Amino acid sequence: MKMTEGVEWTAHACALLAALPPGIGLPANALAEFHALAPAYMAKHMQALARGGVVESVRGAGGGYRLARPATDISLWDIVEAIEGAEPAFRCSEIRQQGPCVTPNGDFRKPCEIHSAFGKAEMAWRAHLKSVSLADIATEVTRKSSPQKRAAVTVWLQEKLA
Amino acid sequence: MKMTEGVEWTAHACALLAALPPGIGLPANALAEFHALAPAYMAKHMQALARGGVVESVRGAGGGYRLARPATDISLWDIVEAIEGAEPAFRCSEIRQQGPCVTPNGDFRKPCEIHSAFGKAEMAWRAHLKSVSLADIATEVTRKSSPQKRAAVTVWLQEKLA
DNA sequence: GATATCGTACTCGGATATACATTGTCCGAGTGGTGACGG
DNA sequence: CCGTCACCACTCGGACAATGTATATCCGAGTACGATATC
Repeated sequence: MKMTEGVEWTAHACALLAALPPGIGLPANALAEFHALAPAYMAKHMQALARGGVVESVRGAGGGYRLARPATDISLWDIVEAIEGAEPAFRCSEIRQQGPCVTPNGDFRKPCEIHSAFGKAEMAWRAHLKSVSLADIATEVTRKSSPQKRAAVTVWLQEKLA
Repeated sequence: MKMTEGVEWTAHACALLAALPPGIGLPANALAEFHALAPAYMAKHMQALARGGVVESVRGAGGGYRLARPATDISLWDIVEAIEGAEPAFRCSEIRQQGPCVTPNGDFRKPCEIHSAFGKAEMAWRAHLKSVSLADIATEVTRKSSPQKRAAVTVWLQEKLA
Protein backbone atom coordinates (compact mmCIF):
# COMPACT_ATOMS: atom_id res chain seq x y z
CA MET A 1 0.00 0.00 0.00
CA LYS A 2 1.77 3.06 -1.23
CA MET A 3 0.63 6.64 -1.41
CA THR A 4 1.44 8.69 -4.49
CA GLU A 5 4.44 10.92 -4.04
CA GLY A 6 2.34 13.66 -5.58
CA VAL A 7 0.74 14.01 -2.17
CA GLU A 8 4.07 14.93 -0.65
CA TRP A 9 4.86 17.35 -3.44
CA THR A 10 1.55 19.17 -3.31
CA ALA A 11 1.48 19.21 0.49
CA HIS A 12 4.79 21.04 0.56
CA ALA A 13 3.66 23.31 -2.26
CA CYS A 14 0.49 24.18 -0.36
CA ALA A 15 2.50 24.86 2.76
CA LEU A 16 4.51 27.35 0.77
CA LEU A 17 1.37 28.96 -0.63
CA ALA A 18 -0.04 29.16 2.88
CA ALA A 19 3.02 31.15 3.95
CA LEU A 20 2.29 33.78 1.30
CA PRO A 21 0.02 36.79 1.86
CA PRO A 22 -3.64 35.91 1.31
CA GLY A 23 -4.68 36.00 -2.34
CA ILE A 24 -1.12 35.77 -3.62
CA GLY A 25 -0.04 32.75 -5.63
CA LEU A 26 2.84 31.27 -7.56
CA PRO A 27 3.09 29.52 -10.93
CA ALA A 28 3.69 25.79 -11.01
CA ASN A 29 7.21 26.33 -12.26
CA ALA A 30 8.15 28.29 -9.16
CA LEU A 31 6.50 25.76 -6.85
CA ALA A 32 8.54 23.00 -8.47
CA GLU A 33 11.74 25.02 -8.40
CA PHE A 34 11.39 25.73 -4.69
CA HIS A 35 11.84 22.04 -3.91
CA ALA A 36 13.89 21.12 -6.99
CA LEU A 37 11.14 18.95 -8.46
CA ALA A 38 10.24 18.09 -12.07
CA PRO A 39 8.27 21.15 -13.28
CA ALA A 40 5.97 19.33 -15.69
CA TYR A 41 5.01 16.67 -13.18
CA MET A 42 4.39 19.22 -10.48
CA ALA A 43 2.12 21.09 -12.91
CA LYS A 44 0.10 17.96 -13.43
CA HIS A 45 -0.41 17.48 -9.71
CA MET A 46 -1.40 21.11 -9.25
CA GLN A 47 -4.07 20.56 -11.87
CA ALA A 48 -5.52 17.78 -9.74
CA LEU A 49 -5.46 20.09 -6.76
CA ALA A 50 -7.35 22.72 -8.76
CA ARG A 51 -9.95 20.16 -9.83
CA GLY A 52 -10.35 19.23 -6.17
CA GLY A 53 -11.07 22.82 -5.25
CA VAL A 54 -8.05 23.18 -2.98
CA VAL A 55 -6.37 25.84 -5.10
CA GLU A 56 -7.52 28.26 -7.76
CA SER A 57 -5.72 28.66 -11.05
CA VAL A 58 -5.08 31.98 -12.75
CA ARG A 59 -4.01 31.86 -16.35
CA GLY A 60 -1.87 34.19 -18.30
CA ALA A 61 1.22 36.18 -17.46
CA GLY A 62 1.55 36.80 -13.75
CA GLY A 63 -0.88 33.97 -13.10
CA GLY A 64 -0.34 30.75 -11.19
CA TYR A 65 -1.98 28.89 -8.32
CA ARG A 66 -3.28 30.30 -5.08
CA LEU A 67 -5.19 28.75 -2.20
CA ALA A 68 -8.92 28.65 -2.82
CA ARG A 69 -9.71 29.13 0.88
CA PRO A 70 -7.97 30.42 3.99
CA ALA A 71 -5.18 28.09 5.07
CA THR A 72 -7.06 27.32 8.28
CA ASP A 73 -9.86 25.77 6.20
CA ILE A 74 -7.64 23.40 4.22
CA SER A 75 -6.60 20.13 5.81
CA LEU A 76 -4.12 17.48 4.74
CA TRP A 77 -7.06 15.24 3.95
CA ASP A 78 -8.30 17.76 1.38
CA ILE A 79 -4.99 17.38 -0.42
CA VAL A 80 -5.03 13.59 -0.22
CA GLU A 81 -8.59 13.54 -1.49
CA ALA A 82 -7.74 15.80 -4.42
CA ILE A 83 -4.69 13.78 -5.45
CA GLU A 84 -5.62 10.22 -4.55
CA GLY A 85 -9.38 10.34 -4.62
CA ALA A 86 -11.87 9.71 -1.82
CA GLU A 87 -12.16 5.96 -2.30
CA PRO A 88 -11.03 3.92 0.69
CA ALA A 89 -7.81 1.95 0.44
CA PHE A 90 -9.56 -1.28 1.37
CA ARG A 91 -12.28 -2.13 -1.12
CA CYS A 92 -14.60 -4.92 -0.08
CA SER A 93 -15.57 -6.95 -3.10
CA GLU A 94 -17.98 -9.07 -1.07
CA ILE A 95 -16.25 -12.35 -1.74
CA ARG A 96 -18.20 -13.76 1.18
CA GLN A 97 -21.16 -13.89 -1.22
CA GLN A 98 -19.27 -16.24 -3.51
CA GLY A 99 -18.38 -19.91 -3.25
CA PRO A 100 -20.01 -23.30 -2.79
CA CYS A 101 -21.29 -22.65 0.72
CA VAL A 102 -23.40 -19.57 0.10
CA THR A 103 -27.02 -20.37 0.91
CA PRO A 104 -29.67 -19.11 -1.51
CA ASN A 105 -31.48 -17.21 1.24
CA GLY A 106 -28.22 -15.82 2.58
CA ASP A 107 -28.71 -12.64 4.55
CA PHE A 108 -26.02 -10.10 3.67
CA ARG A 109 -27.65 -7.02 5.09
CA LYS A 110 -25.21 -7.11 7.98
CA PRO A 111 -21.92 -5.60 6.86
CA CYS A 112 -18.87 -7.75 6.34
CA GLU A 113 -16.89 -7.78 9.58
CA ILE A 114 -13.56 -7.43 7.81
CA HIS A 115 -14.88 -4.58 5.73
CA SER A 116 -16.21 -2.92 8.82
CA ALA A 117 -12.93 -3.20 10.70
CA PHE A 118 -10.93 -1.71 7.86
CA GLY A 119 -13.51 1.02 7.41
CA LYS A 120 -13.24 2.08 11.05
CA ALA A 121 -9.46 2.09 10.88
CA GLU A 122 -9.50 4.23 7.79
CA MET A 123 -11.93 6.66 9.34
CA ALA A 124 -9.52 7.17 12.23
CA TRP A 125 -6.76 7.82 9.74
CA ARG A 126 -8.82 10.38 7.88
CA ALA A 127 -9.86 12.08 11.10
CA HIS A 128 -6.23 12.66 11.98
CA LEU A 129 -5.49 14.15 8.58
CA LYS A 130 -8.58 16.34 8.75
CA SER A 131 -7.42 17.74 12.06
CA VAL A 132 -4.21 19.16 10.60
CA SER A 133 -4.61 22.36 8.60
CA LEU A 134 -2.19 24.08 6.30
CA ALA A 135 -2.03 26.93 8.77
CA ASP A 136 -0.67 24.56 11.41
CA ILE A 137 2.04 23.35 9.10
CA ALA A 138 2.94 26.77 7.75
CA THR A 139 3.29 28.33 11.20
CA GLU A 140 5.33 25.39 12.43
CA VAL A 141 7.63 25.66 9.46
CA THR A 142 8.14 29.41 9.67
CA ARG A 143 8.51 29.40 13.42
CA LYS A 144 11.04 26.60 13.47
CA SER A 145 13.14 27.69 10.53
CA SER A 146 16.30 29.65 11.09
CA PRO A 147 16.57 33.40 10.32
CA GLN A 148 18.94 32.67 7.43
CA LYS A 149 16.43 30.35 5.87
CA ARG A 150 13.61 32.85 6.23
CA ALA A 151 15.77 35.55 4.63
CA ALA A 152 16.63 33.30 1.71
CA VAL A 153 12.96 32.50 1.15
CA THR A 154 12.07 36.20 1.28
CA VAL A 155 14.65 37.07 -1.36
CA TRP A 156 13.54 34.20 -3.57
CA LEU A 157 9.89 35.19 -3.26
CA GLN A 158 10.58 38.82 -4.12
CA GLU A 159 12.23 37.67 -7.32
CA LYS A 160 9.34 35.39 -8.20
CA LEU A 161 6.57 37.81 -7.32
CA ALA A 162 8.17 40.77 -9.06
CA MET B 1 -3.87 4.86 -2.61
CA LYS B 2 -5.09 1.34 -3.03
CA MET B 3 -4.58 -1.72 -0.90
CA THR B 4 -3.83 -5.02 -2.58
CA GLU B 5 -6.87 -7.21 -2.91
CA GLY B 6 -4.71 -10.02 -1.59
CA VAL B 7 -5.33 -8.56 1.84
CA GLU B 8 -9.03 -9.15 1.46
CA TRP B 9 -8.51 -12.66 0.16
CA THR B 10 -6.15 -13.72 2.91
CA ALA B 11 -8.18 -12.04 5.61
CA HIS B 12 -11.21 -14.10 4.65
CA ALA B 13 -9.06 -17.20 4.34
CA CYS B 14 -7.64 -16.66 7.80
CA ALA B 15 -11.11 -16.13 9.19
CA LEU B 16 -12.02 -19.52 7.79
CA LEU B 17 -8.91 -21.11 9.28
CA ALA B 18 -9.73 -19.51 12.61
CA ALA B 19 -13.12 -21.21 12.57
CA LEU B 20 -11.45 -24.63 12.28
CA PRO B 21 -10.35 -26.70 15.27
CA PRO B 22 -6.91 -25.64 16.54
CA GLY B 23 -4.06 -27.19 14.59
CA ILE B 24 -6.23 -28.09 11.63
CA GLY B 25 -5.55 -26.47 8.26
CA LEU B 26 -6.65 -26.48 4.64
CA PRO B 27 -4.75 -26.49 1.35
CA ALA B 28 -4.64 -23.31 -0.69
CA ASN B 29 -6.91 -24.88 -3.28
CA ALA B 30 -9.68 -25.34 -0.74
CA LEU B 31 -9.23 -21.83 0.65
CA ALA B 32 -9.61 -20.44 -2.85
CA GLU B 33 -12.56 -22.63 -3.67
CA PHE B 34 -14.42 -21.54 -0.56
CA HIS B 35 -14.69 -18.01 -1.91
CA ALA B 36 -14.52 -18.88 -5.62
CA LEU B 37 -11.13 -17.24 -6.12
CA ALA B 38 -8.28 -17.99 -8.51
CA PRO B 39 -6.44 -20.93 -6.89
CA ALA B 40 -2.95 -20.10 -8.13
CA TYR B 41 -3.15 -16.50 -7.05
CA MET B 42 -4.51 -17.43 -3.66
CA ALA B 43 -1.60 -19.83 -3.26
CA LYS B 44 0.81 -17.00 -3.95
CA HIS B 45 -0.75 -14.85 -1.27
CA MET B 46 -0.72 -17.68 1.24
CA GLN B 47 2.99 -18.00 0.65
CA ALA B 48 3.43 -14.38 1.67
CA LEU B 49 1.38 -15.07 4.77
CA ALA B 50 3.64 -18.01 5.60
CA ARG B 51 6.75 -15.87 5.14
CA GLY B 52 5.22 -13.34 7.49
CA GLY B 53 4.74 -15.97 10.17
CA VAL B 54 0.97 -15.71 10.25
CA VAL B 55 0.35 -19.25 9.03
CA GLU B 56 2.40 -22.42 8.91
CA SER B 57 2.66 -24.51 5.77
CA VAL B 58 2.58 -28.29 5.72
CA ARG B 59 3.75 -29.95 2.55
CA GLY B 60 2.72 -33.21 1.04
CA ALA B 61 -0.57 -35.03 0.82
CA GLY B 62 -2.99 -33.94 3.49
CA GLY B 63 -0.96 -30.80 4.03
CA GLY B 64 -1.95 -27.19 3.63
CA TYR B 65 -1.93 -24.02 5.72
CA ARG B 66 -2.86 -23.61 9.35
CA LEU B 67 -2.64 -20.68 11.72
CA ALA B 68 0.78 -20.32 13.29
CA ARG B 69 -0.68 -18.97 16.55
CA PRO B 70 -4.01 -18.94 18.35
CA ALA B 71 -6.56 -16.82 16.52
CA THR B 72 -6.68 -14.42 19.46
CA ASP B 73 -3.00 -13.58 18.85
CA ILE B 74 -3.39 -12.72 15.16
CA SER B 75 -4.61 -9.27 14.23
CA LEU B 76 -5.67 -7.79 10.93
CA TRP B 77 -2.49 -5.75 10.98
CA ASP B 78 -0.43 -8.94 11.00
CA ILE B 79 -2.09 -9.90 7.74
CA VAL B 80 -1.62 -6.47 6.19
CA GLU B 81 2.01 -6.48 7.26
CA ALA B 82 2.60 -9.91 5.73
CA ILE B 83 0.96 -9.03 2.42
CA GLU B 84 1.75 -5.36 1.96
CA GLY B 85 4.86 -4.96 4.07
CA ALA B 86 5.45 -2.78 7.10
CA GLU B 87 6.48 0.35 5.23
CA PRO B 88 4.24 3.34 5.79
CA ALA B 89 2.00 4.49 2.95
CA PHE B 90 3.40 8.00 3.11
CA ARG B 91 7.14 8.05 2.48
CA CYS B 92 8.87 11.31 3.23
CA SER B 93 11.64 11.88 0.74
CA GLU B 94 12.79 15.03 2.55
CA ILE B 95 12.22 17.35 -0.37
CA ARG B 96 12.41 20.20 2.15
CA GLN B 97 16.18 19.66 2.02
CA GLN B 98 16.24 20.44 -1.69
CA GLY B 99 15.89 23.65 -3.64
CA PRO B 100 17.46 27.08 -3.98
CA CYS B 101 16.48 28.28 -0.50
CA VAL B 102 18.12 25.60 1.63
CA THR B 103 20.75 27.20 3.81
CA PRO B 104 24.07 25.40 4.19
CA ASN B 105 23.75 25.25 7.95
CA GLY B 106 20.14 24.17 7.73
CA ASP B 107 19.01 22.27 10.78
CA PHE B 108 16.91 19.27 9.82
CA ARG B 109 17.03 17.40 13.10
CA LYS B 110 13.44 18.43 13.75
CA PRO B 111 11.14 16.10 11.83
CA CYS B 112 9.24 17.32 8.80
CA GLU B 113 5.83 18.52 9.98
CA ILE B 114 4.03 16.92 7.07
CA HIS B 115 5.84 13.66 7.61
CA SER B 116 5.00 13.79 11.28
CA ALA B 117 1.30 14.40 10.64
CA PHE B 118 1.01 11.51 8.22
CA GLY B 119 2.99 9.29 10.56
CA LYS B 120 0.61 9.94 13.44
CA ALA B 121 -2.42 9.31 11.24
CA GLU B 122 -0.98 6.05 10.05
CA MET B 123 -0.19 4.96 13.59
CA ALA B 124 -3.83 5.46 14.52
CA TRP B 125 -4.82 3.37 11.53
CA ARG B 126 -2.50 0.57 12.52
CA ALA B 127 -3.65 0.68 16.11
CA HIS B 128 -7.21 0.04 14.99
CA LEU B 129 -6.17 -2.90 12.88
CA LYS B 130 -4.05 -4.31 15.67
CA SER B 131 -7.03 -4.23 17.99
CA VAL B 132 -9.07 -6.60 15.84
CA SER B 133 -8.12 -10.26 16.09
CA LEU B 134 -9.08 -13.17 13.93
CA ALA B 135 -11.01 -14.59 16.86
CA ASP B 136 -13.24 -11.50 16.88
CA ILE B 137 -14.02 -11.88 13.22
CA ALA B 138 -14.51 -15.63 13.33
CA THR B 139 -16.92 -15.50 16.25
CA GLU B 140 -18.84 -12.65 14.68
CA VAL B 141 -19.16 -14.55 11.46
CA THR B 142 -20.24 -17.82 13.00
CA ARG B 143 -22.63 -16.17 15.41
CA LYS B 144 -24.30 -14.05 12.79
CA SER B 145 -24.55 -16.66 10.05
CA SER B 146 -27.75 -18.61 9.57
CA PRO B 147 -28.08 -22.28 10.58
CA GLN B 148 -28.33 -23.30 6.92
CA LYS B 149 -25.06 -21.58 6.16
CA ARG B 150 -23.33 -23.22 9.09
CA ALA B 151 -24.60 -26.63 7.98
CA ALA B 152 -23.37 -26.09 4.44
CA VAL B 153 -19.93 -25.12 5.72
CA THR B 154 -19.81 -28.18 7.96
CA VAL B 155 -20.61 -30.50 5.07
CA TRP B 156 -18.06 -28.83 2.85
CA LEU B 157 -15.38 -29.03 5.54
CA GLN B 158 -16.00 -32.72 6.18
CA GLU B 159 -15.44 -33.39 2.50
CA LYS B 160 -12.22 -31.36 2.44
CA LEU B 161 -10.81 -32.70 5.68
CA ALA B 162 -11.65 -36.32 4.89
C1' DG C 1 -0.21 63.11 -24.97
C1' DA C 2 -3.98 59.74 -24.59
C1' DT C 3 -6.26 55.75 -26.30
C1' DA C 4 -7.41 51.72 -28.91
C1' DT C 5 -5.46 47.73 -31.07
C1' DC C 6 -2.37 44.20 -32.14
C1' DG C 7 1.31 41.11 -30.97
C1' DT C 8 3.94 38.47 -27.78
C1' DA C 9 5.23 36.09 -23.80
C1' DC C 10 3.59 33.53 -20.12
C1' DT C 11 0.66 30.09 -17.77
C1' DC C 12 -2.70 26.45 -17.38
C1' DG C 13 -4.89 22.21 -19.36
C1' DG C 14 -5.18 17.90 -21.35
C1' DA C 15 -3.29 14.29 -24.46
C1' DT C 16 0.54 11.26 -24.95
C1' DA C 17 4.87 7.85 -23.97
C1' DT C 18 7.48 5.22 -20.31
C1' DA C 19 8.59 2.64 -15.98
C1' DC C 20 7.21 0.03 -12.36
C1' DA C 21 4.10 -2.63 -9.35
C1' DT C 22 0.29 -5.59 -9.10
C1' DT C 23 -2.12 -9.37 -11.07
C1' DG C 24 -2.18 -13.91 -12.88
C1' DT C 25 -0.15 -18.47 -14.26
C1' DC C 26 2.89 -22.24 -14.58
C1' DC C 27 6.27 -25.85 -13.55
C1' DG C 28 9.76 -27.86 -10.35
C1' DA C 29 10.86 -29.37 -5.28
C1' DG C 30 9.49 -31.82 -1.46
C1' DT C 31 6.57 -34.95 1.44
C1' DG C 32 3.19 -38.16 3.12
C1' DG C 33 0.24 -41.90 1.86
C1' DT C 34 -0.48 -46.32 -0.52
C1' DG C 35 0.19 -50.52 -2.68
C1' DA C 36 3.20 -54.31 -3.81
C1' DC C 37 6.55 -57.46 -2.53
C1' DG C 38 9.16 -60.38 0.42
C1' DG C 39 9.82 -62.67 4.81
C1' DC D 1 -0.12 -62.17 8.34
C1' DC D 2 3.27 -58.40 9.08
C1' DG D 3 7.08 -55.33 7.89
C1' DT D 4 9.72 -52.85 4.41
C1' DC D 5 10.41 -50.51 0.27
C1' DA D 6 9.35 -48.08 -3.89
C1' DC D 7 6.09 -45.48 -6.34
C1' DC D 8 2.66 -41.95 -6.88
C1' DA D 9 -0.40 -38.32 -5.90
C1' DC D 10 -0.71 -34.18 -3.55
C1' DT D 11 0.94 -29.67 -1.87
C1' DC D 12 4.01 -25.84 -1.34
C1' DG D 13 7.58 -22.76 -3.35
C1' DG D 14 9.54 -19.73 -6.47
C1' DA D 15 10.32 -18.32 -11.34
C1' DC D 16 7.98 -16.36 -15.31
C1' DA D 17 4.31 -13.48 -18.44
C1' DA D 18 0.34 -9.96 -18.79
C1' DT D 19 -2.01 -6.22 -17.24
C1' DG D 20 -2.96 -1.83 -14.89
C1' DT D 21 -1.48 2.25 -12.55
C1' DA D 22 1.72 5.77 -11.38
C1' DT D 23 5.41 8.49 -13.39
C1' DA D 24 7.22 11.72 -16.65
C1' DT D 25 6.91 14.80 -20.63
C1' DC D 26 5.26 17.59 -24.30
C1' DC D 27 2.36 20.58 -27.11
C1' DG D 28 -2.02 23.26 -27.73
C1' DA D 29 -5.58 26.73 -25.53
C1' DG D 30 -6.28 30.84 -23.22
C1' DT D 31 -5.05 35.31 -20.95
C1' DA D 32 -2.65 39.47 -19.34
C1' DC D 33 0.87 42.68 -20.29
C1' DG D 34 3.28 45.77 -23.30
C1' DA D 35 4.50 47.93 -27.56
C1' DT D 36 2.80 50.46 -31.42
C1' DA D 37 0.16 53.12 -34.28
C1' DT D 38 -3.43 56.47 -34.59
C1' DC D 39 -6.33 60.40 -33.19
